[in-house]
Amino acid sequence: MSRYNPKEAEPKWQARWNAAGSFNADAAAKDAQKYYVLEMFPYPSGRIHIGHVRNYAMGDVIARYKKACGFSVLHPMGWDAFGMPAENAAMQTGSHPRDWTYANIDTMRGQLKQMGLAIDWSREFATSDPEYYHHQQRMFLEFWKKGFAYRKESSVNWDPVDNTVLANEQVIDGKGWRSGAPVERRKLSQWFFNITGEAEDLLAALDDGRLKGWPDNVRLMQRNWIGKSKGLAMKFCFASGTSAPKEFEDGVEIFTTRPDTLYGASFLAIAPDHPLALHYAETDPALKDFIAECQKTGTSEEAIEKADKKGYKLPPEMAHPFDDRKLPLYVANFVLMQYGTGAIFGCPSGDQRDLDFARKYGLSVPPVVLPPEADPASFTIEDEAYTGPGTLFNSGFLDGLPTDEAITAAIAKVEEMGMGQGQTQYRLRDWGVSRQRYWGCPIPAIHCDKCGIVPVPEKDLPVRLPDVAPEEFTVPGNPLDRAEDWKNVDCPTCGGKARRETDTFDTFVDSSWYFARFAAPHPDKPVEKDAADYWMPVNQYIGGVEHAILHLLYARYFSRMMKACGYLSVDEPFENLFTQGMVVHETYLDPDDTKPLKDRWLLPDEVVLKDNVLVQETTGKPVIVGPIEKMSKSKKNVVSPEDIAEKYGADAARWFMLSDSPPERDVEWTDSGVEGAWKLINRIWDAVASGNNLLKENDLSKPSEANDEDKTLRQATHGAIDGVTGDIDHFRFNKAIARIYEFLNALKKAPKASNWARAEALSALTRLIAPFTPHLAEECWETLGGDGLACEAPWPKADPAFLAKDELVIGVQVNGKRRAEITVGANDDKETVENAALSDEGVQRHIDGKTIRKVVVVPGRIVNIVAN
RNA sequence: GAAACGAUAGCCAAGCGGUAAGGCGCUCGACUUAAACUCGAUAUACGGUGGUUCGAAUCCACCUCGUUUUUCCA
Repeated sequence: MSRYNPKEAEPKWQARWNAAGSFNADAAAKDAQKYYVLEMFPYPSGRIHIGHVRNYAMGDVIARYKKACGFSVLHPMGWDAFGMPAENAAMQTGSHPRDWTYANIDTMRGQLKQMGLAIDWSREFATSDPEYYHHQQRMFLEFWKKGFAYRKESSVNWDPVDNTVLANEQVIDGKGWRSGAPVERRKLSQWFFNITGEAEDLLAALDDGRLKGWPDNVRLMQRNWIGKSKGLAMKFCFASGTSAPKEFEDGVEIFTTRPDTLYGASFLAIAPDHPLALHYAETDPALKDFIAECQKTGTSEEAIEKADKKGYKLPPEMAHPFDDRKLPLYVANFVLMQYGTGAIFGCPSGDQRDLDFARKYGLSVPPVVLPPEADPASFTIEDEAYTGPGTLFNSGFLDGLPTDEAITAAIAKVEEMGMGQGQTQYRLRDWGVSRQRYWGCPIPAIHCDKCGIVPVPEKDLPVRLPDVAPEEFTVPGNPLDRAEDWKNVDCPTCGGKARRETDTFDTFVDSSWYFARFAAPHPDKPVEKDAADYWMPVNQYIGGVEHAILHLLYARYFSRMMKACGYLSVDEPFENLFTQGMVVHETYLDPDDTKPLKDRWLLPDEVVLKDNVLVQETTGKPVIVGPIEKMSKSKKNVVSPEDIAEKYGADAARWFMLSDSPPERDVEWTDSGVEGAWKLINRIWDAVASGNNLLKENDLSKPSEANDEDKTLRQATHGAIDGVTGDIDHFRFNKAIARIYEFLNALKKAPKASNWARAEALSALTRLIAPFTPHLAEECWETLGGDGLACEAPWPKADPAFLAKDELVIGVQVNGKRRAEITVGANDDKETVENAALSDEGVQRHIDGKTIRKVVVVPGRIVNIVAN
């Protein structure tokens, strides 16, 4: 028998698809229903890794399957090409970010094409193309005009040695990654998008059916992220006898979600950057030091949450609104200026952070919420706050009310007293889009001393990145700040001297609308409305769960802004979302521990199995097998798709990536796995090779059954069609593949089937494997004598007549333990099944001498007899 | 610290309230001069503790471990 030769077959079919324009979306029938499938576009990091193969193979299965089902399919590809790694590479290797990025794109495009993906390459673009970012700048000017974009101050990580802004990932243990200097928080004036203005609709769409095609866990994560809470905003007045600063004599406004616990208040706390704290710091050096100390905590949520609770007591005391207690006022490091009003009241019995704080500073801990069934006389709080619901006590007019009623009553009382009002609050903050970096889309704004900040006139767009020397990137800071020729311009309003904005956009902006741009390849406007209306929304979006919150939320918001400006007609860009798992691999470590750890990781290629022990190929020494981890360059546990394709072909790599694990879970790359895929490809090829020209010689539209084996084979064929179709529809690729294995076994067990039944089976098999192993399918299709290309062939249809079973075997339990099996008809009623079970010998033995209490009959499943 | 997800044999997994599938590997056997391929056979498993139920891998609670995200990586 001839072996299948992917090295010849794969390039051959890729060239034919290309020549036929098989995946060109323009050529698709416009009267057909459209289907837009999109995988999250890649960052051009250098080379395609096997995780990309898995991601794009999934989208490719969907694209090819939908095409076979008669849809007009759009499946494009582009590059998320701006970002920090290009600048890091420039620092290390001296290559310009632009050269590095576009060279990477060229490499990766070639690698992707080698995988045989059904992609419309005519629509390809990179976000770093001026043609793309030109339109991003145009839209920004409109958003600015409409008030979606505005400027305000916010904190960044500042490296005081390198004098540069650091990303969170560049801060390691609170220190700058290059300088090692402790990082400080610094305030900068930056651009923001008003995403909180859409918070209500972004939240509503999660539940009103607009996102019913999204996984529940992603919707839940977004809901938590938006974090809507209803509460009370109220003023605490300064206590009588306390001197308050003049501009603050109104009091301190706090926000709380638990106004029911107001009687449990034992202190007030404000954020370190609260105006009142800053006011006192002007005359109090110790407070100034304390605030500076707080600024040393990083800007990440985790850093703030994990930091020790610390406070600094301010001179004034605050008056409790309901009784005559006086409460101390602190500046506290765990209160955030961005959330609520930047001030809280502390109720130690009802909040763990407040309790930790109260214990540290010796403040009282009055319990006010009594848990269900607790004794009010003995209930006290020790080291754990009680945050659950209960009944109010020690709480004046709230005594005896359950938590929810007490919240309403407390808000009503405060409103009646004129001291505050009920308020809705979000955890979501506005989206800061300014980045102090070179390799991003320039923000089209000009700073003029006279006119303030003015937009770049549309006729002057795009604002292109200036060409700076590669050496510029070895110096800390933003090269745009030093590009004097580029930076210094005349003010478009008054003509006087002015400066360009030197910040660029967050790369999340670039990835918030690329899917709409794909609808029409290269119009001289952000999107072609007719094309966008035809293709949007994306019917199936596929990507990693790591994008569940930020990218997906930003893209949803951006679509709303674009709709408001008339670019799009949809507000939700992604109808269905699938989040796939990662590809992981064992790690290998050189046992020589005199070398630094980072130099001891070994590539899988350097490790061989010898006498059942994994050894380093060059030295023969055993290696330490480390944990199975996400593939990463630093741990070297990577495999190159090119090598795999070279050895086994792209089809084997695609097949293995989809066969082993459910797509939403992580999959471990193993050599035996891809070898298994290679074996399977050859088994299919063997099965088909004997069917030379069967399709030319048999008319499949005229069913024919010559012998008994035909019926069995036809049941297997139609069962496989039905199963694989359902599995692809539900993203169960691993199960679809398991069914193809079963089908292949069934085919082998029917050597006497007639040519007609074999033709039907092989034709179905070829079309079922086509989305997974498209090159092999073409080769099979050609051998069988099928019409045209396999990728243009229609999807097979299952005949329901072959799917029903007439009898089945079910288990019989006695007291929950399985004791026998009986064969029953598929349509037998409960009584018949019950009688059959009770009369079974094995069952009789176990119920002998006992009284039958109950018989549970689950049709088609099981019978359980309860007896004692 | 918080949120989300996960844990079934040596490994990967199906099952998602009703008989613990399948694949890889191991071992043995058949085929072969031998090996590879192929075919056949055997063994081993529901992370822990409680609860709900006639019946729990499946539902609930708590715990342990792992992964991802945490507003400037993409």
